[in-house]
Amino acid sequence: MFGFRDIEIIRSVVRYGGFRAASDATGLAQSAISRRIRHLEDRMGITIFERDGRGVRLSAPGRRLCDEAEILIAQRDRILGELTQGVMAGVVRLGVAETMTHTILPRLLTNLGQRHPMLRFEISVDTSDQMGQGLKDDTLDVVIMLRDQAPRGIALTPVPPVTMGWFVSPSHFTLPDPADIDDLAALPIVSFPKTTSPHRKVLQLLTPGRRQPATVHGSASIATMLHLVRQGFGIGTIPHSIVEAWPHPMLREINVRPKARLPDLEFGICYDAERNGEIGREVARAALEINPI
Amino acid sequence: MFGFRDIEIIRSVVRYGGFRAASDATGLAQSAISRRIRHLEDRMGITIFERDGRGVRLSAPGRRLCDEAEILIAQRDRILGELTQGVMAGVVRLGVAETMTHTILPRLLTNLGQRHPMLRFEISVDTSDQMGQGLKDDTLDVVIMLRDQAPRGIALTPVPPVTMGWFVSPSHFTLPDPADIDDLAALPIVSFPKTTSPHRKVLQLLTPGRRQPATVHGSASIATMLHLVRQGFGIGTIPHSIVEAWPHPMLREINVRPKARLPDLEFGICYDAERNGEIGREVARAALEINPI
DNA sequence: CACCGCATGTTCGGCTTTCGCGATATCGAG
DNA sequence: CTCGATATCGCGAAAGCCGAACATGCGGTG
Repeated sequence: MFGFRDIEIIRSVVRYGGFRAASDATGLAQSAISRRIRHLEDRMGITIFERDGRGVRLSAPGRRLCDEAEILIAQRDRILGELTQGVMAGVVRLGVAETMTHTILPRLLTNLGQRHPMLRFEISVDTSDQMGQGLKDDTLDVVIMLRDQAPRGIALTPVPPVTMGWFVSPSHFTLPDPADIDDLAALPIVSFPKTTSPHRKVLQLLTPGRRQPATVHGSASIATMLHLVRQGFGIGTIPHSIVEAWPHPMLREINVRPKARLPDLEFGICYDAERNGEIGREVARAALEINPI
Repeated sequence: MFGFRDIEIIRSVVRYGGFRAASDATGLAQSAISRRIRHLEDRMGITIFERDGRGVRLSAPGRRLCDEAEILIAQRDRILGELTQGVMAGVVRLGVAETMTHTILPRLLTNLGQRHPMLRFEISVDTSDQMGQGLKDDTLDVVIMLRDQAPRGIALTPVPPVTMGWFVSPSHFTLPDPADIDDLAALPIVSFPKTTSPHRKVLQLLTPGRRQPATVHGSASIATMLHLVRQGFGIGTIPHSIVEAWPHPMLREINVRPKARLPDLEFGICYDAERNGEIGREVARAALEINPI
């Protein structure tokens, strides 16, 4: 077993060419260096320095130890520096609602990566309620999620709203132009998962005054939603930005009356201000910078 | 500043979920863990664990420290294991005569690499006298060099001899068939550097009984020797294996009388048995394995 | 060739600092 | 109030360091 102190001393001996010179450099007595290295050699059962009457030279295993130890020390110093000088570094566990992966996320990560090259991201895509839980039990550091599903006591910075539209495959369904609520509610609907607020809002929009509740399917995968709508499984509530990113000839937006319009999705950047205030504020800053409100 | 012990303890606390549980796991008293971590936090000026009445949780910088420390500990254990269990690992500084780079070196390295995957090679190509010096002043671990130039007190394992031939560009020079010593000595000759024994042997071969010493140029680069011979700068003394590796229509071997034949090059694997016996023997073993004598 | 100074590493006794233990105080949640 | 957790404190053991004395090799000098 060896410690950082041991290998620092070995490095000094190698660098300055002897125990005596190293003792000047390290501020230790020469005897202390001699004794430490001898003890280390005994503990590890290897020879690190070969001695003869006029000095010391590294042995083969000593040189190996020294080579590797150099890296170890450098890493410790880097860690130490990053931690004490407040450099943004390490792993950020970032949770993202899928819609965001097609809008601000790429630019957000680019911006953060440029400003903080030592930062690494661990990105999960999940439903907002799951990620809200992650924030609370400290399995996620920062989450970009639906604002109205953010847990209590969590810092929240809004990002620009995402507009929604009704989409249909024209070869499977025909609708009046403009369509009204009842026209939409008569068809199967594909929306977000039922644990999310947009799903509930769709239900609320369609249900009032109707005896038969609308059929609303939920999907946590936007790609799946698109496929289902294209294949005529139903009509979909989909962010405009998604359709722009993946345009498809089988997909057309339905023109609806004002009362049937879908509300915008309101996302926000959420984090525990106590625990992750620093990185959270930085993510919020980056979001503002790439997409000023 | 933190030591291995510190981060091992932190890891225990994280892994077992608290100071008390970690104290059982590490065999330390709970008070010792508490005090050590507090001192560490004071020294580094950061909070590693957030405490409240019912336990501890990692803070953000604490998690970073813990993540990075895990890697540090793993590396230390790897180094320790390799050193104490005699695993062949680390960097081997290997010196090679250029001729060998075209003969046994590739297979030698392949063999060694397969048997000792943790080994890294740092290969230098130089003249044998230079590398002999490198062996003595411990800037090279193992050298494949001309046997007769190996320093004293160095372990030496022979490798199969390399046969030499006289080569010429037929469009520039015409020679009798077979050629005799005087025919060769009348032309400019391109050979190895004049510090090497093959160069001296060429001189000895050509000089006896001649009033005018032969003109022998030296080159430490075999590629240059080949170019010079091809361009008619002179005739060359070149290993057969080199010409086989780089065949060229402008290059033809001269048929010479027995007395004008060049002696074989005798190479050997050299190393300091004291310092690098282990790896040296292993290189010798590999050489025998790929090319049994 | 013997001697002596110089430089280097080693060993040893004594002292300081670090570290751990055990008992006890303290704190928050149920 | 009690339970389960961490914090604090005094004591003692161990590790680590220092300085001095000692051993060894090299090179200059008479």
